[in-house]
Amino acid sequence: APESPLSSAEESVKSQQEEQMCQASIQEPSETSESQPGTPLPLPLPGHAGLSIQEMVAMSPELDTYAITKKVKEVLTDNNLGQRLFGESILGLTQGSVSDLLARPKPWHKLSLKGREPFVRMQLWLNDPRNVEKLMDMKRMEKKAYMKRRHSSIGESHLLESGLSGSDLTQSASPQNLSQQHQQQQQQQQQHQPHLKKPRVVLAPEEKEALKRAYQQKPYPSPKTIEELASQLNLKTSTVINWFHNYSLVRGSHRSRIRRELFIEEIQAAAGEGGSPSARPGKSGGEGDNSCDGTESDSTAEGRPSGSEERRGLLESPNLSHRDEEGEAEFPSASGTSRPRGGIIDSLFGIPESVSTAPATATATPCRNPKDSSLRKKKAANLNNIIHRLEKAANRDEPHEWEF
DNA sequence: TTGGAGTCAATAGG
DNA sequence: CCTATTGACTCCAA
Repeated sequence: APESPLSSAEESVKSQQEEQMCQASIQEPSETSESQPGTPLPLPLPGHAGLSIQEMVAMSPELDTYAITKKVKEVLTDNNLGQRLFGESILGLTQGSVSDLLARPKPWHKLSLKGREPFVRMQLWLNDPRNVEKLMDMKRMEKKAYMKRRHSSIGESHLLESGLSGSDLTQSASPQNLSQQHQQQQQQQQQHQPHLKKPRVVLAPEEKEALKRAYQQKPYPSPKTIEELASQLNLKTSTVINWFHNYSLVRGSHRSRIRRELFIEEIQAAAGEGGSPSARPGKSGGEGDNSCDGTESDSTAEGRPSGSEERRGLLESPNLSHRDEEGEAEFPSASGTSRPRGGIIDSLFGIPESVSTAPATATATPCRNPKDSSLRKKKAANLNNIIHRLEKAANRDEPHEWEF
């Protein structure tokens, strides 16, 4: 019985989120800060058979997060859509989060259920080209509202007519400003001190260097060590703790991705015109990051990117000519046997003219991107693929703990 | 408690 | 305006 008790009906009862610091700002004409108990974000596809986003995430097949973000970035830039608008209206995330997500997506199998949600949303959003139009309309409305506010100094909250340029999106008319479901109101104040907002700590480069050095010695320092570090650097203990958390866990887990970026640059440069890869321009002396964990092996990457890429060329989806299938190799168990393919989910995720998601099932799309820079793209695709393999191989981020 | 994951939101650059 | 970075915080699971 494949029953899954993952239905934790959690509803954080955010007691009250007082926003007392607002000093009578004349802004905020209509703030419709209602929070729908249900799904705050409108799912891109209207008819999900009543499936909540969470259910969809749970049922989702493996998604190629890298391909998805790539496509999203492409679409956003092509249409001049910003991360903020996209994040807030489609993903329910802030701009910073979106940036991070798009810049260094984690592979599907490394994501928790929660972490997969944004990717499912993105995939869903990509599935329907009309969503782009909707977002653009939303953008126009925002701009319009902004202009209006700017002209009439007194924010007159007029009815939000939607008589914009010709296009009207049938449903989902309201410019819903989706409320963050679980805002992290970090107001640990017990009093009503109007503004005790502590300034953001900004670590000096030397401090970071020192911390990195310490991290190299001890990725998981003991409380005592932390204390010492804090006093030595004249930082708060909590700051040091946070730094280690952020560096070793959150950011640290992305090291391989950062490395990949470097590789991409180098390799593409090399492939671009046989140019000399040159050495890493960065400060070589600094001991900081690149504490490479070896396993980089397989330097065949620089091999001729020519052939070798035929095996799936024809299975590509039309508009994503350069996606690199990965993910499966590392996680054969997931899709190995018991994935019930077919059905509503597949119909939702498997729409051809979007980022393909099915690894092996490969929606037979005899597509052929006929023209232009396909060669170059192909080359790039190959490189990316290689890079991914390398990363995969080197991705063993085993927490080496050479304690002393 | 502690580590991990996911985010937020301030801020630095463009 | 927009995007990238990152210290701090929340939620969870072991």
